[in-house]
Amino acid sequence: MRHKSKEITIYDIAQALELSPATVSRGLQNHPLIKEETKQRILEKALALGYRRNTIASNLRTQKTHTIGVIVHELNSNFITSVLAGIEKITTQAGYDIIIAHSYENYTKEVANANNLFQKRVDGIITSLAFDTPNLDHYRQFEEKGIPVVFFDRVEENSDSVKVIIDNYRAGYQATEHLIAQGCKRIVLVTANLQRNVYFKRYAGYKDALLAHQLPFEEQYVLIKDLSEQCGVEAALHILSMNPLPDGVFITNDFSAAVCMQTLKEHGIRIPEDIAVVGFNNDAVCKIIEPKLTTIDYPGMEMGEIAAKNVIEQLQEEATTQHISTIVVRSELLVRASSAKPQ
Amino acid sequence: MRHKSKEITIYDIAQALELSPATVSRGLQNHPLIKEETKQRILEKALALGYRRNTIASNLRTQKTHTIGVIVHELNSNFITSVLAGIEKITTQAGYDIIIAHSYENYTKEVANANNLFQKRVDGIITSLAFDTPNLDHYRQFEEKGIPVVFFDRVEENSDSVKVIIDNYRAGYQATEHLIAQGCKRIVLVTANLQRNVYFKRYAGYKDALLAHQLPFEEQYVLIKDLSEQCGVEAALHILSMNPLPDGVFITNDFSAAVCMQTLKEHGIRIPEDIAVVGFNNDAVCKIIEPKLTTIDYPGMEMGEIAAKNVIEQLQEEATTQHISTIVVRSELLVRASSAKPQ
DNA sequence: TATTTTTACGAAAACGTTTGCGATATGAGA
DNA sequence: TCTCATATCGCAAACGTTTTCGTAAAAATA
Repeated sequence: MRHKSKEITIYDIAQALELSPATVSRGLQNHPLIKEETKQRILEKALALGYRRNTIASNLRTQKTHTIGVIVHELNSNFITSVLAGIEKITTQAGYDIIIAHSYENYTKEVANANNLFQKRVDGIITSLAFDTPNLDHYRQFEEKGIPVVFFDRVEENSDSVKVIIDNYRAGYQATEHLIAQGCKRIVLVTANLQRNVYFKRYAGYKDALLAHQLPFEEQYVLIKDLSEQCGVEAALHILSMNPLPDGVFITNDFSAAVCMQTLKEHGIRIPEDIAVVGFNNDAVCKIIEPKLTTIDYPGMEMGEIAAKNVIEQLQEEATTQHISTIVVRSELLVRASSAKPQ
Repeated sequence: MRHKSKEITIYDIAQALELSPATVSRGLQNHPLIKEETKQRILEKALALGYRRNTIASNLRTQKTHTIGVIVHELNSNFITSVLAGIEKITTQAGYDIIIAHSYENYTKEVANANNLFQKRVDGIITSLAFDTPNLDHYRQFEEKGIPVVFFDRVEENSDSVKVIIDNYRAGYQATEHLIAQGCKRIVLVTANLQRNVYFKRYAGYKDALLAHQLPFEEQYVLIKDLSEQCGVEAALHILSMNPLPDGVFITNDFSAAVCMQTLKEHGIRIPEDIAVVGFNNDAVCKIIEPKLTTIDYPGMEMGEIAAKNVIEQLQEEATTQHISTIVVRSELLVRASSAKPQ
């Protein structure tokens, strides 16, 4: 049934044209040393014979794959898909392919993915750390071989690799200050493991904003969760159990925030009148949940583009020049109904 | 700064052990012809020297990449990520890698992705068609080379490739019948291009359910949109302009349905009292929107597993046996508040 | 002991491309 | 006519692995 037709090579083209494979090879890559007319003949014959370049053989010879690996901690998010779109835009422009690997927020899978991409001999790596990734050892292998690694969003501070991030401290500060401006006095922060630096920064911004406005910082107002769906419910129940009741919540994840709001509402809390809520990421749910969710928006597409540009830059430079180590992308507070308290 | 250490090969191991590269190669792949003790020595030396197998050379020699390509029409959806998880589970079990390609619901990109994966010489393909993909020509190249292609979810009916789908007709019928059972008499269907067979099937189910229950089928109640965010708003406005007002809506996409509900509510429509709503996919938004959205649920993970198993089966069979051409996975109606009319 | 079988390994070709270097032909300049 | 650039192209090695076939030694059999 299936007919496996013979794969045709540059030898076949060479033979048909009474040329050498070397000339055919050069002709196909538009080498200036080949006569224009010969090139034409080669191209035509290649098309006629249904030739397809054997990337594997080419990769073996050149020791390059023209592929860059992307490791993401999740896929089901507007932010990540925007980043991927940005990466793809730049890489295809530069003639590189991408391989997307998904860690499912799982350190073990992230390591497996890194090893896999290393095996596949990608020319570069763009990655965002999983939730529980404790160290960067699995990226060391790339650096040892001179393969550029660029981190985005979820990064490790004390690493001298290139990082593309937002100012999480500022975002946390802004969100908190906004709640304060709405008249909130008791603001709960729901966030994740402070080891992961994005969360620590947001925490620090939250803390400093409180102090700057003469509000007390209380440990019991900081809830460390996993930002899952369940987490939203738990956070809400926790908040409901507090006395006095908080009047503002800053949850560093939109989906969790939405679930939390829902649970609060089910228990008779009015949002934003009783409790104002701010999320993080500007996910699609922000506009679905009622009231619509105030959040921190940041440009995924742009971050992807910057990361990709940086990798390709490193790839094209022969010299090992000094590189920018951290690129901070602007982020902004998007005020919606969930935090707009009546004055 | 970056030190590119010399890549070590089986020759280096062979030399160090005074063996031939052939023996080392066999030893590394645990070939039964090699003495156990020799294998051990090879493994140890490989580890000591920091050997990593050159997949590219191996691929060139074996003419296999042990990689299967996955083309998806979107990433930002629970369904798709579940499918990917299912595919990954099976493929890694079988020792295959996957390359995820994203078509962004764009035919041109889908073609580019297919060509790319063809270039990369993947051993198999799992794919779901983009919104506007008019034909399957870009998959013909795989079939010509005997590379298995499996379609899932968005498939083309009149193709003899393997397809993993749900019974969209039944789903459409069920959803409509449910609305009828709730007392709806004027049910609007919001769906997408009927050329894409999933949408046609749902449409057919909707139509037949109406007729089976002695309700009139009216063309004006069928709204063909693109199931985007904007589409939800448009559908709502259209519905509001109708006279008499419809009392039920079946939108074949959860996110659009959520936006539509929102717009309807903003115009004073009560859901489900005035209009009952049913979506499709069981996305995360179903539980965020208020009231929670009745929808059709189907098992992405399982579909991914089945698709992957099928590809691998085809890969491992030497003989070109006859294959199952269509696998239908169960789907079910999930009733939530958005459609529960008070009796 | 002679012969066959088994066990363990090696030689070398093959996968298809790229590329440094050499070779040939053509025309210009002396 | 001879020399020397210049323009085109071919030779052959290299990339690192896998695998067919062959061989030598050891073990088993006659």
